[in-house]
Amino acid sequence: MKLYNTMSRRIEDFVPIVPGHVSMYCCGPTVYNYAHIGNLRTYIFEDILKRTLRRAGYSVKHVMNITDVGHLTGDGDDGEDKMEKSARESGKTVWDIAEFYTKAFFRDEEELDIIRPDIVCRATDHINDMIALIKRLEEGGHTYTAGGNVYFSIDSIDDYGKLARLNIDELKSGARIEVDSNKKNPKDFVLWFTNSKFAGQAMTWDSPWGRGYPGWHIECSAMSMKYLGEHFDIHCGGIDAIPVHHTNEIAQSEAATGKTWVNYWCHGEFLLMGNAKMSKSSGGFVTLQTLLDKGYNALDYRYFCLTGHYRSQLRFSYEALDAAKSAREGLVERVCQLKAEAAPSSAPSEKAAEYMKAFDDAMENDLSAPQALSMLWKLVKDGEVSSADKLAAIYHMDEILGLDLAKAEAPKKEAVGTEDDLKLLEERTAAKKAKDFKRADEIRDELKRRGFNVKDTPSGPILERIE
RNA sequence: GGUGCGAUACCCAAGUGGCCUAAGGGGACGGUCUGCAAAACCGUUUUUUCAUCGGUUCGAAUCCGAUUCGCACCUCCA
Repeated sequence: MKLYNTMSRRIEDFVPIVPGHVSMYCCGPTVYNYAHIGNLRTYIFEDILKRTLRRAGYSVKHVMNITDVGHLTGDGDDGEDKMEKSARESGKTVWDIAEFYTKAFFRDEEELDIIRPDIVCRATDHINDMIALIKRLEEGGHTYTAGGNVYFSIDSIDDYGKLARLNIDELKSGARIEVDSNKKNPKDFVLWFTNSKFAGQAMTWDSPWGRGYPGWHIECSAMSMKYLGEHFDIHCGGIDAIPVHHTNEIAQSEAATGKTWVNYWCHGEFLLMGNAKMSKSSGGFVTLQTLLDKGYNALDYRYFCLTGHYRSQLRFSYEALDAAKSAREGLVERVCQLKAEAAPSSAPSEKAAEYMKAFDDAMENDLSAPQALSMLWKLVKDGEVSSADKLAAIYHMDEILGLDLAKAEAPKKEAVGTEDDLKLLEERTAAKKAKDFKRADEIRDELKRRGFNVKDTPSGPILERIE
């Protein structure tokens, strides 16, 4: 298995700490709004990674957090708490908001056939773990208190910014944001707030530094170490997390333990909307539900994500999504045909095995999903492979792709239309039999007016709704 | 201001020194089937071409340099 490691900026051979096992932590959603399809792209990438690791023979322990607490829009005490803002706008409590969007998130994940992480941990359930970690940092001399808040001092360690390759001296901190005057170094960050500019926070907890709430990096360090140990294999997230969030996670984690925290850093690239990234703040906000409402299947979007490499920006467009939809539906239809012809063979032929291996090789080479997909299509169209072997190989591949092909059923188009419509359809069949083609065509036109296409399949005529 | 990344045929998108006269999908077109369509299946479509210009090399989409355009990051963001 080969994986690109952001830390080394190279594709490396993956070697787990414990042979046969992989510990993986993925940054989860901040639940103050729906996930947009750009967010979802990252979770699809992580799901594919997990499935590929399993294929490569590892058992995977996958942990993901839910950020359901005071997540300020700024790293300093500026900006506004997203949870609070969302709660105020909707007239609900912050706890309701968190619950609501957490549910919505997992509904999306299910639709997308994303395997649920082994452990999903809420930040609000782990405040004590965070406090313990901050204490440990305090004891190690990595913190200071100013203006009522506890800060991490980046000058207390000597390799701050190694993941992002930040050149501290040349950074223009404060060029675009207001500098928190409490900070000794502009890149210092808050571990614990007791004195927010924003009074009346609903979510606060007692701590050795006073009642307050955690800074926004500490949860990932505390929870990942709790469930995976102080040294684990893989940490994933979106590329945007590299310069600040992951950089600060590394700083506080390694300052606390005094040793390497994570071996492999894997980051998913952004989904672009038109020519700009999709984001919650700057418009172009498309959710999975938006796509479902337009008549797409969630797996059309999953397929679309698979057509691009996870480390490349992918441009979203409805044109491209339509292409993915057509491709995926074609695939499903072929699989249904194969299923009608044969059961998956238990011992695929050499040729089929070659396709499977080529597929696995592509996936295990830094998740080259587009190449792997092309293997799938070549297999499907290969006239020398039997239906039984094709099915077996397709199922094997789909364990990673997650397109639900084993369960795939041809869309039930017979059920479409009213009784009256179906009666007309029968009439047409009769007219055709009697070679009254004029009448048959009239009926077809009538059905078209009613919104249906007539398809004559080997198993008889069916109606299909015109979209 | 600083730092990265990218530009591939009608569209999306792989490929990053010779197996590339560029994978795969979509679209379009043609054929088979059909009374005719639709659907399905098969095929064609890109045939020295991979932003532009120059260079390295026996050999470049792939390496180097310059140019143009686009994107991202240094602010919250997946």
